[in-house]
Amino acid sequence: MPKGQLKGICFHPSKETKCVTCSLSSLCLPISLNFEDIDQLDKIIKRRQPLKKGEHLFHQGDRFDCVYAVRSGSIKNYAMTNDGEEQITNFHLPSELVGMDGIDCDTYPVSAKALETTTVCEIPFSRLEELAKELPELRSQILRIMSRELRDDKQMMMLLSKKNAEQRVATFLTNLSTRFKRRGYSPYTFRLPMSRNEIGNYLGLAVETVSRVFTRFQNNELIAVNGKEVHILNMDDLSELAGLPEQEPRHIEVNASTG
Amino acid sequence: MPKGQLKGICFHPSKETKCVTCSLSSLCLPISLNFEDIDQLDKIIKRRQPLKKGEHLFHQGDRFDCVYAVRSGSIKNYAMTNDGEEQITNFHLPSELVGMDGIDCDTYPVSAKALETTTVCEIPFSRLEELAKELPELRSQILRIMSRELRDDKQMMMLLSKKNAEQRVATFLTNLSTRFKRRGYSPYTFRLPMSRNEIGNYLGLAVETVSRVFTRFQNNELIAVNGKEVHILNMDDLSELAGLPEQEPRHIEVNASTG
DNA sequence: ATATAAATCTGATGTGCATCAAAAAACCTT
DNA sequence: AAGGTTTTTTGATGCACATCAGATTTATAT
Repeated sequence: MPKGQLKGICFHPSKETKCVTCSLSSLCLPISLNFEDIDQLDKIIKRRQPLKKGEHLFHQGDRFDCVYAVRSGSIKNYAMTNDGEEQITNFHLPSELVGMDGIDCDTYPVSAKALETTTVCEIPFSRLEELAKELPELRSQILRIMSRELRDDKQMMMLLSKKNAEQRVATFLTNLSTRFKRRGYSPYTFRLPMSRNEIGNYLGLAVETVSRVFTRFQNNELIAVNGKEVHILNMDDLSELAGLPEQEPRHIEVNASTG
Repeated sequence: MPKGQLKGICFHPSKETKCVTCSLSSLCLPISLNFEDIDQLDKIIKRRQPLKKGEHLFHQGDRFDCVYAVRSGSIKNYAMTNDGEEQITNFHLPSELVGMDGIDCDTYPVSAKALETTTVCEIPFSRLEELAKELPELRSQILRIMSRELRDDKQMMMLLSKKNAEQRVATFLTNLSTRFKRRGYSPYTFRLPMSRNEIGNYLGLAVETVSRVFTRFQNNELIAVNGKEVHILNMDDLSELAGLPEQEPRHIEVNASTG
């Protein structure tokens, strides 16, 4: 199937094709690099043609050779449990790096699949390592990215072992909201790239429970939902429900009227 | 506090005080470094005096400056949830690195506390980074360690979102067993450095549930327990219960007589 | 358009584990 | 060794969420 399709369709190979001009550079690998260094990084990056919804970036077990930065769209990581069930371990939005957990194996430990039409930058890992030899800033940026992922994982472990269904979904939504905001989108209105089923799988809940929590949140006027479109109506209460202050310690206004 | 204390007390500053002679070097940071490189690494490492049970290596929020390799004993990582509850995120055995998730913050995101008398090697992170500039092998070893931790975290997420109480405890025990074995200890008989409470906290279970599973495992003659002493009687069945093949894909003898 | 499949939602029922309570054992302290 | 504290174990009860079942909506195909 992945032969030579899609030649010359309206995917602009000229535009946004360099890190320097990419709007995501301030969130992505190039952060804290100067122009010249970015240019060097740019040279080893291949822009792949867009993945269609459902297509794989790589499969669990494939030879590890590249890491990927999401440019547009979204990716889910998942593994198979030994009883054949899918377990989603992560969702990736634009500017986020995919595949870093394969570094110390020969093969990717999880699969990566496009949730919608998705473009990525492909970064051959061996060349990235070479380049990192020369660029201390790049080196520490890679470490920072991995360390942040470690922290996010611990947060996820907390969610899975201590939070109830409502808190999980609230955390999920506010977390997405924060990430969209940082990427220049509205933190209040966005489209979920994943299904309820995938949300449940990720959060350790049954689909039905996710659905029920969504309706409960709507009744409480925390959010408004229309299919995959989500509108956050009461960010304060939703954040409070989510619990943990997550990222930057916001100053917390105590005007939550929970009843 | 860290002045010039501990001169000549019976903690042997001469023995095991260098990476080259340390029995853990094949598991720890020096792996894949040659003798000269190990020597360089050795120079930046400080051996701290032993921590007593309950003492902290660092607190959540402390300024991040060092990572630590456990030399003997064991360390737990934990964070406080916003409702003041402790959440254990990791247990560290000898040769394992503690504190890597603080790299991209100014401060440690979790606390680290000794579960028993514990000695560690202190590695100032800035100096490690400097050294990594020169030593490509060290660089990739650091990446490998972090990437492995990422993978372990995903496994933990799977455990928390898909496995039941018995599977969790079985996974915990076989995982510990594997790690003890790799360190040269018996994989069948070992002492748990943590309490039932801490096991439950880590596994997302109530203490009572952990206790009950332990007795059930004893009744099924999977293990024998005496306080913190654990004896694994039927590794095959225990591993099968644990589910996921975890590390190396062992060849699996199908002689499990589950009833 | 209509047909068919997939996803989402809603309700009814069941269960695995948390919680509560209290005994038993292990661990300190003096 | 006695006393107190903490940890571990065992039993009884309750509940949050899973599971099952079916209705409804949305997506995809023809």
